[in-house]
Amino acid sequence: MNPSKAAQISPKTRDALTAAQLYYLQDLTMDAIAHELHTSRSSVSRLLGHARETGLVEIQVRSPLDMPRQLEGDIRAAFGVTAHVVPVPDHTSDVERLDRVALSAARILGGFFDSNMSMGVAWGSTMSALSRHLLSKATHNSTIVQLNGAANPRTTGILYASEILQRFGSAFSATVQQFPVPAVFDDPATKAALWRERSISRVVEMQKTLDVIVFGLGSPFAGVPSHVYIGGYLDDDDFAQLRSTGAVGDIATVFYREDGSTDEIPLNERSSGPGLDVLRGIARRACVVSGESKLQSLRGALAAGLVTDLIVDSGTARKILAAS
Amino acid sequence: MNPSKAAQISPKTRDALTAAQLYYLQDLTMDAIAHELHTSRSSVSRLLGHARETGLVEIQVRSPLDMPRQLEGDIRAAFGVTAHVVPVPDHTSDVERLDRVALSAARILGGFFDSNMSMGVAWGSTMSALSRHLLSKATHNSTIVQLNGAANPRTTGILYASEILQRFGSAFSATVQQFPVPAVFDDPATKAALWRERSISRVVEMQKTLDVIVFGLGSPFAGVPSHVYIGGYLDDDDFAQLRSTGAVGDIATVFYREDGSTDEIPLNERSSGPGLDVLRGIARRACVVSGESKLQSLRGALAAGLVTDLIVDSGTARKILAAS
DNA sequence: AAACCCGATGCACAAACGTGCAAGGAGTCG
DNA sequence: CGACTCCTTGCACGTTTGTGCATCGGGTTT
Repeated sequence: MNPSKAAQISPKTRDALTAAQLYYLQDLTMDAIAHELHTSRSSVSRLLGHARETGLVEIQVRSPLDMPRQLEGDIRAAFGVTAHVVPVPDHTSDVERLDRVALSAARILGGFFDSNMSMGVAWGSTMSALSRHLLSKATHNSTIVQLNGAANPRTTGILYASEILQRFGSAFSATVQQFPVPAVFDDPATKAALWRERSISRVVEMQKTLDVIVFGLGSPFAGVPSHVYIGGYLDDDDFAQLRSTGAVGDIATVFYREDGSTDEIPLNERSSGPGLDVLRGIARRACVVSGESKLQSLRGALAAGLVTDLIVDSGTARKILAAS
Repeated sequence: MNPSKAAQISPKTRDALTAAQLYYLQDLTMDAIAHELHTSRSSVSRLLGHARETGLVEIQVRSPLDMPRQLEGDIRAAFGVTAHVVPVPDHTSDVERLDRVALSAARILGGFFDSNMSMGVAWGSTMSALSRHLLSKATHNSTIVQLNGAANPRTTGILYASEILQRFGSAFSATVQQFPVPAVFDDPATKAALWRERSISRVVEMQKTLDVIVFGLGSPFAGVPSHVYIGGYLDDDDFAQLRSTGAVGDIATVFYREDGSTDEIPLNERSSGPGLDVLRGIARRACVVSGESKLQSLRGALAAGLVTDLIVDSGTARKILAAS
């Protein structure tokens, strides 16, 4: 539209940037900044909020090098993954615990993704919470790819999953690649047929060359069933079958046992999620977990080597260590 | 002392770290944190202050990639140096301007220095202000080296210069290398003799292999004379000589002209500062300038190619561009 | 053991801050 | 041109935060 190139910077962003400099780098009060910018203090407050949300300001908490945090070091020693332990008091409710972990995860994620990269994202209650807390960080030529289908016998699931996807997309100003298939097929032959369709196979191929994936864990048989298990994605027979094969958890509707094995879990043939060996081919695999009910599932995911970066609440972190 | 290795983390630091996580990464109020940590809210406030000062928390303000700040881009284009422009309103007093630039410079400096590096620092009013604002950042096997002597006919200057040096040293937990010689020798032969002393030549050699240097600029003939010119470092004859040779500024008591040349400035033979060609051999050379009185001096330093990173207030940045 | 110093604590108050709300544009549609 | 929405602004209020001060406990000196 505009032939000039420099005009792309909105005056709002410009002000937010100066305000952030003055506030965070020079320790001026908002009042003083308001005066310098010829506006009201409250506008400065909002400007700064905007600056934080859009990633103009980046706040990192780094443990001094000689003091890697205890739990995180222990987890690396025990499981060989990089852990980010989110401190949460023990008596916290599961809902708040999930939210606090998701909030921290969202901030950490910013460091994992950049221009020219592609990120696979799953869906579920964890991912939903996470997506709500994303800070935006402008990238170019990057893509967000849906990992598994979200349709079920009742709904197409598109609204739910795409809401999550979209939030990722706009946070990183990346293009979004939907995956409009059922979460779990009734008939494996249908899946095979669909996978031969070019529109679908294109996405399947993209999934194999991702740079990062982010996912929560499913835990079909734990106290609070995760979203997959209450939306009608699986019927009673499926459940019975899962239980009898010893499955304890899933990532993007692909199931595994506590020892990490996946052989002879027939449901996986019908699942729309990427096979676990595909996952293992991806460089960075960030797993977000909160709450005791996911313990068994987490144990399986770690045993299966599906995780490179673990973001977890302190209570669960302690428990997974205690059991090893 | 203690055979255990993990005991080096003080409980204070540990708390500060958790508090910082909760405050900056989870947006809890200090009240809530105080409750979780079983202490008072005011302690949390102090804990967070401690966390910021000791570098547990790092706050960066980054302009979005597609919008490098205007002035900074212009300066790079005109002079080929990386600029950090510190926004300061035009009507600010010189004292406050200096302090705000020094504050920002101190924060930026953290990114320039790390373990296994050595940093040369000058002294003067700019460096003094800067040193007072340093945030600490733990490093190992690193050294701070004094660039030029501080003694003059009246005092040994050791207290003044070493105060600055010490602050750098403790901020980075680096060893400090003093340089106990006069700023300017009366007799060049004395300098030559002293430079042959091993205790002194050791430091002179260190100066040649620095990774970073930080310095302000002197401006002998501008409105507010910099510290060098009021402490008796130079006598009237020296001044007259400088003026007649056309010198407009100095870095660590080594003088240059507005066009960047240094030939035939006899005073430099007697100066304790490193020759400008030694400076140019150092990879990163951060120059901190504030205020109009340093304009001519800055022009010379840029012309002489002595600067790789320039930290400057917005007013001066604009003026140096206008004149080019 | 008394005297002393030093750092940490909580209190109380003032300063600084976030946000719901109503008012004021700027742009759009009929 | 008026009616509409959508975004921005400043105000006012309650909340959150920084800090001087008095206090306290542990360690050192005399």
